[in-house]
Formats: sequence, structure tokens, C-alpha cells
Amino acid sequence: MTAGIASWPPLSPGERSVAIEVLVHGPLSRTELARRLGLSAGSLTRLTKPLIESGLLVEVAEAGVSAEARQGRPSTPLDVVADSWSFLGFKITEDMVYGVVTTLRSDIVARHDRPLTTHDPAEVADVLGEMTAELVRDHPRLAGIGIGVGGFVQDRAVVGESPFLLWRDVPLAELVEERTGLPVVVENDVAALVESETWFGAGRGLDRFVVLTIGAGIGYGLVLGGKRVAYAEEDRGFGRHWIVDPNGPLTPDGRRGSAVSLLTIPNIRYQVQAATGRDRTYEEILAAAAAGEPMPVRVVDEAARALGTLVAQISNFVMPQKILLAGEGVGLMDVAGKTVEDAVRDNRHPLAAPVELETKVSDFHDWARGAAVLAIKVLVLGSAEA
Amino acid sequence: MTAGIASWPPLSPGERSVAIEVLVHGPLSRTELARRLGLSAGSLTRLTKPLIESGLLVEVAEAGVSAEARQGRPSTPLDVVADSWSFLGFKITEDMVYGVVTTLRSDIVARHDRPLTTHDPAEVADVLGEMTAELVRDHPRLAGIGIGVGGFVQDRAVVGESPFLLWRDVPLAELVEERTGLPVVVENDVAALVESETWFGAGRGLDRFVVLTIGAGIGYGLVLGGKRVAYAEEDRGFGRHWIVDPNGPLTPDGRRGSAVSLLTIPNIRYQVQAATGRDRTYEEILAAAAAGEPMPVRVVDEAARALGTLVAQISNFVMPQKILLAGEGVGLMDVAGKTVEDAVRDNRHPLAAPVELETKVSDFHDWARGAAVLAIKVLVLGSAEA
DNA sequence: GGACTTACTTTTGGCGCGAAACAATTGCTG
DNA sequence: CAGCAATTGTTTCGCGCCAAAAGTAAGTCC
Repeated sequence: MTAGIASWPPLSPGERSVAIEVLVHGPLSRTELARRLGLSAGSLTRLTKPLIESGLLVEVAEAGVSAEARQGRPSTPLDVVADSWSFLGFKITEDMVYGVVTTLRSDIVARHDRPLTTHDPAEVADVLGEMTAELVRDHPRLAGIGIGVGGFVQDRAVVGESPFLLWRDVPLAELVEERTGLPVVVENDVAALVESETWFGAGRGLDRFVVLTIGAGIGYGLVLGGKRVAYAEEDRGFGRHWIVDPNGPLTPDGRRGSAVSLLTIPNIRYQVQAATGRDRTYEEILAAAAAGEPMPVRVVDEAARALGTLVAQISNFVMPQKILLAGEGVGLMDVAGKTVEDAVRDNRHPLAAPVELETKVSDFHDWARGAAVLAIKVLVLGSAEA
Repeated sequence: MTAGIASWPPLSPGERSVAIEVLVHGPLSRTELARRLGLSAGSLTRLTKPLIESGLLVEVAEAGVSAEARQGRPSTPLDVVADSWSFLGFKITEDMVYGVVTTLRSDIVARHDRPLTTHDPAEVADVLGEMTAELVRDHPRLAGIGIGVGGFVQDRAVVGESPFLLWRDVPLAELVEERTGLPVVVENDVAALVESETWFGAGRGLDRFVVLTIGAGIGYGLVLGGKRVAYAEEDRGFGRHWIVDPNGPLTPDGRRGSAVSLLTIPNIRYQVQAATGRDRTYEEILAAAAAGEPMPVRVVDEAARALGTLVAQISNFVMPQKILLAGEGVGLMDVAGKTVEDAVRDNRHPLAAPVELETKVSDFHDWARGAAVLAIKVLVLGSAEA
């Protein structure tokens, strides 16, 4: 498979900072860039010239819309040519592979999913290779592949431990590179989502930023100084040990009153079933709680209070500028957002800065997109760290 | 008062980074500096030369001790001339002013305390002015003054709110500068201690570092990327809103089960008195607990569990490389350190990196020293931020 | 149309850095 | 003890990157 890999031009540190700033913060004039990067106007002419010549940036028409018709020579904003390169992102679940093609800006331009009928590493890599082959036909200039997996990933290449795939130390990046000839980055799915939001989403340009995901499990990501902090217990069930309420419910999966017991979808379903004898989907439970049915109300309320307590604790200790709440379980906010807010308030000083809490519903393609962003980062930052 | 203020030589960014590295990390050879700062050997000759000529650095004899007698030309370590400048640090309490004179390395070379008989801002400033006048006689080349106050301080100059002094918006820095002619930095005492430990203490060279103080109140300091994070509720009783154990004791001062109720010295004394009818000092209570007296054991044990829970939560969310436990209440660790450790373990993932917990007993002179370090930082970093 | 304002470009000079050759100072080896 | 290897530090040189300043471009305002 010989994809059209025109090599990314080698960038000087100055050029790279310009490229990233434009990539992340949209069209910007040279003057604006000079202000943001603390450089002189002259330097910007120098730095942008080769970037424009190489086709990475273009001058875009002012569009007249945002122009407030102020006097003086109008600025000519620069923007990245978003579709000059394409990226592939995969999210592997137990029974499906979700794939997306994105632009350099991480906008999704195509989706392609496939059921996963085997967990054999080589066969999974085969599936990914085939999906890549199909996608590359419509999207040449593919620059890299990112893969998100639930589980513990080492060195952005090896799946050290994945409970649902039953993998240990599988060199997935290598396997897929062999089949595609493209650079591959493998990362824990939550970590990938965090990095993605740091560049292109809720955490854009923030210094301290937290991502909390609730769904089948609990996910936590910490970004400090624009970089994600890696930690040992990452995606190894740490939520079972976050004791939020010592008097909370006891479930088969987590310790009494743990974040997992209180907040994850399987455990909320377990609690409701144990109390009412009827098994229902998460959405049905939320609807029942909204309708006022006693047991679901109690369980959902307890979950909401737990979430608020967690958010408050994180705010108290980390003091992030923003907390992003993501995952399949965020529907909780719609039904019991008020309770969450109350719990946050109860665990926080009245004078403390209000918690900026953003909610984002995310489906599997968002997870795949997060993985694609990792590939973008690796390319733009030059393979080094990210 | 005309102190011998030879001006600190203006430093280029490169020179400043060398000066700080040597100041903070002790004697270092040029080669070692080159390695740490990522510069070439040639650059280090260039950068160190003016620093040596200005008298800020000196070549020190190898001392032969650490020399492992390896072959090659022996290195000539550079060190700061610690007593080339002196600094003054004050800690103001309700009824005393504690003062220290330190070297550039923040080593205390003199102490001088005085009772405080008034809380009138001008008179307090007079006291500080007089103490400065006395100290400057024996310690010329005084370069700056740092003042630590319990309470909320704005812009490192104005005491916005101090409960025990009953001050509001007192421009203390200005008042003391008028009387001494020296640059003055005012800061919250916990914040000063945190900055001090970041440069010269437990947090030296760390990227993520937390200071937790227990004593009359609760103090919290967060250092990320080598810089302290400021927050609005700083020293405004936030500990009353950290609910550690919803079933914890209720005290007059804090909300039920709050860190303040469980951990501060006055509240521990209150609890023991309420249960036994006898008022005892903190030390007596700790001793009684160590001796096995039931009620003190219960209260101390609960406090230790609360402390462990807090430490675990901080570790889980912030993932600091180290947590420093300071203040007058750290005696708790001697009596119930085991219980604290157990509580940490109970609230943390088994695979998580072990918490590096350091305990430091600190008296009032340590707080004053912390304030002096702020003056050092301002001088070395060039009055800008710190 | 001229004055003014803002955006960008070109030119120039300097600073800071690394590369590389060189000097200094020791241990090791025969 | 002479010569060699190893390591630190110095000097010289040239390049890259940047800011400052002067010049050009392109619009608004009166």
C-alpha cells in the first residue's frame, strides 16, 4: 500500500509554533499571531512565508463577515489547508471497530465501521489494515493512523493490558504499521480523547484542564500546562477506589460507595434492578427518574450527588479552569443537573471560583476522532512527545 | 535608612537560568549545568563569566569529598556567594512578630522576635521598621524584605482581609517600604511557605508538588510546573468546606465532617473536651492517645483517617510527585502515622504510584523564612512575577 | 484627494547559541 | 617517568533568529 505520503516539511521551532497556533485557534492574521506568540511583525512575515509556500497555510479572504469595518489596512488571515492531509482514527471495542477519516483540523469527513468477530491480535490488525485500504482510496494523502483502545497502553505502541480484548503486551502499532506502511499511534481511549479536547475541543488553550468520563467505567484525564499527565493506574479501574460516599451502595463491581458503584452505567442498572426486580436500560432509568418513579429517583439522585462531590473535590484540589464531562453516561446531567450543581456547591467554598463544567455527549466516533488527533499531533509536533 | 543597596546586576535570561540553577541546586560544575540547562559547554563559559566577575558566583574547591577520583580534568564547581546579600523575613501573628535574617540561600543567620501590642497598621509597620533598623546594623547589604501574614493578600502588597488582625485592604508593603527604603513583598503565610519549599525545600525541582498544612487552620498550596497556583478562596477558610467524612463530628467552627472539624488543633481539642470534660493541649491529647486513653484515641484516629483520605484524594486527582505535610499539627503523624498510611491505601488504587509524603515540623521562624524566600525570588527573578 | 490608521514587508544589525579546535589537568599504562 | 586517554573548560567562528526601523500597501475618514 503506497499512500501518497508527501513528507511534512521539516519545521523550525518558530514555524512550528505558528503552525500549531493557526491550526488550533483558527484563522489568524499575522499581526494577531505576533501578539499571541510574542514575536515582532517582521518575524511573522519570515515565518509564514515558507509555510504558505509549502501549501500548509493559505491566506483566506476576510469573508467580510467578522470584519467590523475598522479603519486601516485590512488584515489577511491565515488558515491551515485543512484537507492537505488526512488522518485515520480507530476505536476498538469488544465487538466493533469504529473508524473515521479526519482533516488536519480533526473534522470528520468519513466514517466506516465494521464488526469485530475475533480478538486475535493479528486478525484485528488485518481488519484495521483492510479498513485502511478501503478508506485510503477515497482519501489519499493519508498521513497517519491513531488507534484508541480501552486498557493500559505503553509507549503509545503496545497494548499492555486490555481486559475486554484479553490482550497482554500486544505490539499493535507495529502490527498495523506492517500492514499499512503508515505511522501508527496507539493510545488508551480516554487519554486520546483528552489530548483531542486539549487541542481542538473544550480544553483549547487552557493551562489546567480535567476530563471526567462516565459510561461503562470511569475515566479521568489531567492536563497541566497544555500537556496530559500520565499515571500508572490509568484505565485500570482506579474508579473502584475513589470512595465518594462511605455509606453508598455496594455493588458487585466496585467497593462500597466508590465512583464506579455510584456512577457507571452497569452499576446504576444493577442498583435499580436489585431494588425493583426489573432490568432496564440506562436511558429508561433516567426517564423513569425524570417521571418521578421512587427507586430510579433515589439511585439517580445518589449518582448525581456523587458526581457533584467528585467535581467539587477535583475543583478544590486541582483548580482546573474547566472540567469536561464526557462519555455515554452524561445523560445524567440532563435529568439531575440541578442536584449535581447543589452537590458541587455543598463541597466548595462560597468565594471559590465557580466551576466551569462542560458536558459533551460522545459516541464511539468521537473516541475514534480522539485517536486521529493523536496522529495529527505526532505529525505536527514531529514524532517527538506530544 | 540607607542600607548598602548595591544593585543586583541586570541578568540576561540565560544568566538568570544559570543563577537560579546554582542557587537552588547547590554547587554545580559548568559541565553539569550545561547538561541540566541543555546548553553547550561554550555557552556556559560565556554565561558564567560575568556572574563570577560580578561576585554572585565563585569557583569552590572540589572539597575532595564527593570526588570519586575519576580520571580526566577535575571539574570546578560553581556556587553562589550566599552571604553576598541578606534578606529579611517576618511572620506576623496575633501577638508576636517573628523575624529572621537569611542568606541568599535562605539559611537563617539571625532571629529577632518582638511582641505585638497593637494591631493598628501604621504602628505594626513602625514595629517592622524598627526591627529592620536593628537587624540591618549587623547585616548590611540587605536586599529585600518579605512579610508573611495569615489572611488574604492581594498583589503581594495589600492585606485584603486578615481575620485575626482585623485588617481590610491594608497596603502593608507600601507602609513598610516608606519606613525602610527597601523593596517589600507581602504574602499569605502559607503561600510564602509553599514558594519557599518549591525553591529550597521539599519541592525543589519538582513539577507537581502539594503542600498541606495543619495547625490552627488548614492550608493548601499547589505547585504546577514549578509555579504556585493562586486561587480565590486562599486562606479564607476553605477547609470548612472540604467535607472528608459526612458522618464526622460536628464542631462549632466547621461543617460536619469537614477538614477543619476533623484536623485542626482547636477542633481536636474541642472534641476531646466535649467528650471528657477536660481541656488539654494538643500535645497532651496526642500523648494520651499514644498511651491508649479511649476518647483521645478515637478523636486522633478519626483525624488520622481524615488526613489519609485527604492525602489520597489529592494524590488521585493532582498526582503530585510529593506532598509536604507541614504546620504545628504534624505531630499527628508521629502518633498515628500508621493509621494515616492505612487510610491513604484504602482510598487509592493498588497499582498507583506510592504517595511520597514528607513531614516537616515548622515553627514560626520557618514561616518567617518562607517570607524571606519571596524577597529572594523577587530579587533574583527581577521583580516580575515569581 | 489628502490625512490618518493599520497591516505587512524589507533591510539591517546584533545577540546568543552550537560546533569545533584548543588548552588544561588529571588518571592510567607500560 | 613518558606518553596516552579522559574529561573539563576556553576560544574562535559562523549561523540562525530576532527586534528595530524604515518603507510599502490598502483601506477609512473628513
